[in-house]
Amino acid sequence: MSEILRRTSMCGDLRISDVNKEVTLNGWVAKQRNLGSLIFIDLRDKTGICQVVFDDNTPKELFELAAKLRTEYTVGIKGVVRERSSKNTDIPTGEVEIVANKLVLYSEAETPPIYIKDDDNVDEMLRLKYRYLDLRKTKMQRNLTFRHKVTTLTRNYFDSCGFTEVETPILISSTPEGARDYLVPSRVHKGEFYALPQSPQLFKQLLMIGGTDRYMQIAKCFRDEDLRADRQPEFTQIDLEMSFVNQDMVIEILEGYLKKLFNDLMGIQIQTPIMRMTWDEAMERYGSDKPDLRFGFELKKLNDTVKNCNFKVFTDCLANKGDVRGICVTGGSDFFSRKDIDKLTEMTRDYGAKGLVWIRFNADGVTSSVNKFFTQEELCEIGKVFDAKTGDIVFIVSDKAKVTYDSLGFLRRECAKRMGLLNDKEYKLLWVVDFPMFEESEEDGSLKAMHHPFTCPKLDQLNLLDVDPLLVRADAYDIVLNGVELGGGSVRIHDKNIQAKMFEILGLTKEQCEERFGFLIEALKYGTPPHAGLALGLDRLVMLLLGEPTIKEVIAFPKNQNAECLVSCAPSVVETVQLDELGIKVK
RNA sequence: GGCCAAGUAGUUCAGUUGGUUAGAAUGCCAGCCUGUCACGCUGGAGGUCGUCAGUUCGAGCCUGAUCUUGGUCGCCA
Repeated sequence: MSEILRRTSMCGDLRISDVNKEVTLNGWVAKQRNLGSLIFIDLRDKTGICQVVFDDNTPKELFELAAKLRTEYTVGIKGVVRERSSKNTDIPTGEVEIVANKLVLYSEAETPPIYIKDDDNVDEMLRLKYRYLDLRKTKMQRNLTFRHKVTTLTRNYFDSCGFTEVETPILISSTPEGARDYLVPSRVHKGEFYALPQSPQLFKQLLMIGGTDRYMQIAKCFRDEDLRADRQPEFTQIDLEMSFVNQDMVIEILEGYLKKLFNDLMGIQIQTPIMRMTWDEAMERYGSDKPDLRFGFELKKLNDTVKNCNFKVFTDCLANKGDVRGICVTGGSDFFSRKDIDKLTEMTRDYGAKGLVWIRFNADGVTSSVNKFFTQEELCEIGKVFDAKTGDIVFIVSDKAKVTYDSLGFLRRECAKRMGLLNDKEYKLLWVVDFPMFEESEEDGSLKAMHHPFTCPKLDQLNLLDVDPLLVRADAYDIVLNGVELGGGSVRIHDKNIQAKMFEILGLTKEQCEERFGFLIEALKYGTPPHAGLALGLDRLVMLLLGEPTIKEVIAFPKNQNAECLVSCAPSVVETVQLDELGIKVK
């Protein structure tokens, strides 16, 4: 076995002030540049890269060993820091180099299947398969370190606010509402299953009843649903719950947290209180419950403007209680070609829009895709609603309200993206509040909880629950950053009668309630503090702060789109013996 | 489950109208080289063009099916 050198410094930390110090480094060979009787090695560890030199003053044996080094060999190097004769301004350590006087080769390496440099542009499947090599990249180590700093700050902040971190169980009982559960078979109780938690929701409420008062947890959560760039089946939440508080008190605590987070880790001062907007206003102005406020293009309702027009698509839609809405993309007429518009039209189909009407406001006049049906005056009238100027383009969708919101909400984001208006160094935070308590299920029209069934409806609207539950708003709130839902929470029901009422409206029978949530309903009987809480998506938060395009870049070992771990090959088939023990038969 | 895109050397890609032995860069191997830092120079190795079927005298290229990967819609209380 080779001797292991005791490290004195990290590669990325060396500076001009370290000159003449003897240092010992351990790391990987990132690059070897052999000039004959002069050899340079770029040595990498998680902090960065520094240059090591072997020259004609190097002992022959040591020089010959250095000549044998190849990419990704692991080595220990002892040497003296020297100011470089020719500096490299591209890296932080570029003013100095190490003149080696000792070199220990710990292990050799085969040629790696992927490049280990930040701008590699390698196929993601390969990156995930060889994640342990991918993680050697300075950028990946920076991301993991940053994530660690976020969790450390999080624990410290909430500790200072009187929160207690409590671990809630991972093996819990399944509740079929909401996302699909990951199930774990029980060996002791054959034919029965645990579920992995989609969130610690019920347990944190029980903690409040149990007197924990202020709880937090960096909690792993699991949802067996399809993946997206910002969605993994296994993800982490910063989970909070507080007793004897209302919505404003939760928001206040979280704003203090965000203020500290942005200040300490990003050097950015955010204004508090953070802007709040009701869900209804967010939908009406942005067509989204998580609007990106970095740009305009707000939605406007055109029902009154077009109610007497000759375009049957619009008037029929209005007659069927639909809406006509539009957005004005400032400068969009100059920017988007006919071909672009065709593409945008096609993309809005995904959101249910059957067509997209456009009106260009050009220097040489106003023209539109519906010229036949509208006079110039009518088109200008629509332009006035948006205060449209020369060079702008208006897009209009007519359909039921949800389709106009979804398609135009998408369109305003897509236009902003294409026009390069999304600055990932700009952070626009927003609270969306007063969410509807219920929404109608697309399949059967039944009611389901928009947030979850433990969310407290506005207490002055309880009488509406029987009249028109869709009108009832809840004390539920989401924190939104640049169009991404960072987290959400609510005031919880602490009255067993209201909780029973909610289950009833959701169509759960007494037996179902008893079976799934009986323990919660019973717990509510014994003196429940008013409580409220919130959960933040840690992965999304770190992704946004680092300006990464997907959460895979901030998770050490993420799953691919098919929910597989390409490193460990999970999921995998198991031995028949294991299945027999669990009482499971597989065809 | 639907839609879109991609699949050619270890890696990233090019490949014209279907036409000789499929190219480049980088990486890798060998030799030379004292200030490189994307080191340089010389030489070399490296390919089931995702898979299968079809059209054709002839397919990396055209057609169909299929597999894989990414994005997205549905889904995500």
